[in-house]
Amino acid sequence: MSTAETPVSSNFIRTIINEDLASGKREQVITRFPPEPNGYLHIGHAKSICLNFGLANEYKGRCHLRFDDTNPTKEEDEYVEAIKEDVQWLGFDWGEHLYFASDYFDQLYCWALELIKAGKAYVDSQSAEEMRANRGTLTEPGKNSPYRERSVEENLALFEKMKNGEFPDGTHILRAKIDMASPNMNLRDPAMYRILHAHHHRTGDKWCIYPMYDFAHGQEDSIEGVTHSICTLEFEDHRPLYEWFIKELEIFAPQQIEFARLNLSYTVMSKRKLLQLVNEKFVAGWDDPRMPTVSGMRRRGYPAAAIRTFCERIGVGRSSNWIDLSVLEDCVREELNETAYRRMAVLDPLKVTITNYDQVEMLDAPNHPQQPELGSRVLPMSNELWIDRDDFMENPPSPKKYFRLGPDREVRLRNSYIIKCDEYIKDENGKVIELKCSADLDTLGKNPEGRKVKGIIHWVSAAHAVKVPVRVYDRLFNQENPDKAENYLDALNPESLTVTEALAEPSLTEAKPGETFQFERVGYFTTDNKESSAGAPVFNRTVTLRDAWAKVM
RNA sequence: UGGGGCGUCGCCAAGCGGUAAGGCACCGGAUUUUGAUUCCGGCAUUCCCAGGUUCGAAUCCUGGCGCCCCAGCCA
Repeated sequence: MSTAETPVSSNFIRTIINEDLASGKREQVITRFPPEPNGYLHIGHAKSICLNFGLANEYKGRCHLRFDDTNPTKEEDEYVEAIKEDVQWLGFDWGEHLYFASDYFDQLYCWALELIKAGKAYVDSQSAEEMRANRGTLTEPGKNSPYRERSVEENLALFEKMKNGEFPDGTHILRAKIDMASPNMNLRDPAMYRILHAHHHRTGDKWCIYPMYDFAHGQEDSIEGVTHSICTLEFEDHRPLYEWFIKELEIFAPQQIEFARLNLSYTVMSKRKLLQLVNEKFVAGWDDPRMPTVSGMRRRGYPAAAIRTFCERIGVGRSSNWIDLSVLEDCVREELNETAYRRMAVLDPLKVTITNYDQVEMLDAPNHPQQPELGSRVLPMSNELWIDRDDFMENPPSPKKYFRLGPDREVRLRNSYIIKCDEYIKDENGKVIELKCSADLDTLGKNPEGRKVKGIIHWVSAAHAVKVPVRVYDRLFNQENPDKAENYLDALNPESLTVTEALAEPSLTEAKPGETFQFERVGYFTTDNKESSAGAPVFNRTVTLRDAWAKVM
């Protein structure tokens, strides 16, 4: 089973399970994660996966992966493969328990027959429009269908013909006979089977009638012996129907439990919209590193452990929530801070000449400031360097709060010497193009008494620097409104996937696909798994470092 | 006066009659060759509102108010 560690906080589902176990209502815990293979998994699904698999692990039960493929018009094999990969990557294992709703089509058909024979289901021949008109409204009851009282024989015959493909789509439909006046819309004779002459990704053309979610899901759970069927809040009104089928069919009764789905600020979570982004080429694919999909986050460099921590941290409740992206990003930083090697890379280079230093030294720099056991790398130092343009200011707005380089200011070159800016050179447009600095040769690896420089900047030796392709973007979606990703199409800046070049220390050429480094003072960067094989690896910015400097400005 | 659900700090979230956990965010301050990390400290006399029961209520009762979901032959 999963190695995923789940630090436990209490939530209402655990309470229910504990009571079920204590009262003897259940002897074990069997859950399931039941995606429809009609798209890639996103961070919202991750919450459900962590919940279902996490609970199963915790109670030494099991969690099934079941594809709810009851609507052939939307489902594809590509999606089932992608979903399996994502669930595994997140650290979970369904073992032998991989199922498909389509495996139960025969059984479901038999159950439909059973209900027809019991007078609990009938074939309706109204059009979709008529059905809608007769369903009533939220405040008015519906009207019985004129076909509602057909005989069992007639229903059996019609349903048989539906199954045999004798009718075109939409001409007939199998409905449960419940109550057209029910205040719960789901109980107003809900559809059980519809005619769909469509090719199914697994059953091919064997069927031309397919069960509806409501007639399938509870029975699927029942067949598999699922004890706790955890779904999102919008299915709450379906529970009476879920239970109705189970009761009429007299089969094992799982318990449906609903929880609030995840809403993440700055993030589009609608599958319909994500599909549109992919189809209309606003993004490079479902795994585009800007996408809030599990595969997008993986490619971007979010560790699976960080996503698990996130899912545990946000909790599980029944009130609608809007989680701030900073919670996710903090989980990512927490994980990466521990594991990522430190490297230096300059994004926007400004030339620095050290006037009193005429040599090349191979310095030794630790891979991690707090973990010496992670070793060190060789860092070449010479008299011509690149530093980031951000690290020099001719006239800092608030000099007392500014720690970096400026005229006559001193700064520590990370892992190297303290230097002082003696002179700066501008081009004809007034743009600073070079700094002349002097190094204090007595400051390598130490701070001579009394010398304390607050500013520490990153740098790279010009002669030794390697060019590293990088993509820098801060948010999955960069729109202004954190709560609503309404302008999600406009918000995706096409430029945001543009590869630019950073100048980096030579040790970075050894970066392997999927490896993450902290570019000191800049953020975490992960080599793109997809674009690393050919040529130089492309680095995606995973997440930024916390940086108080921005606020000083 | 259709039905179902939910309301505890800016955002999540514990709590289930005994006197408001924790995380994120934010604000201090210490250490630091990353303005990072780490570390200390601050951050709800109050739990949507109003009544009531009780020695005692976020927790129980009554009445309001607010928000979410449902009228697919989608899931």
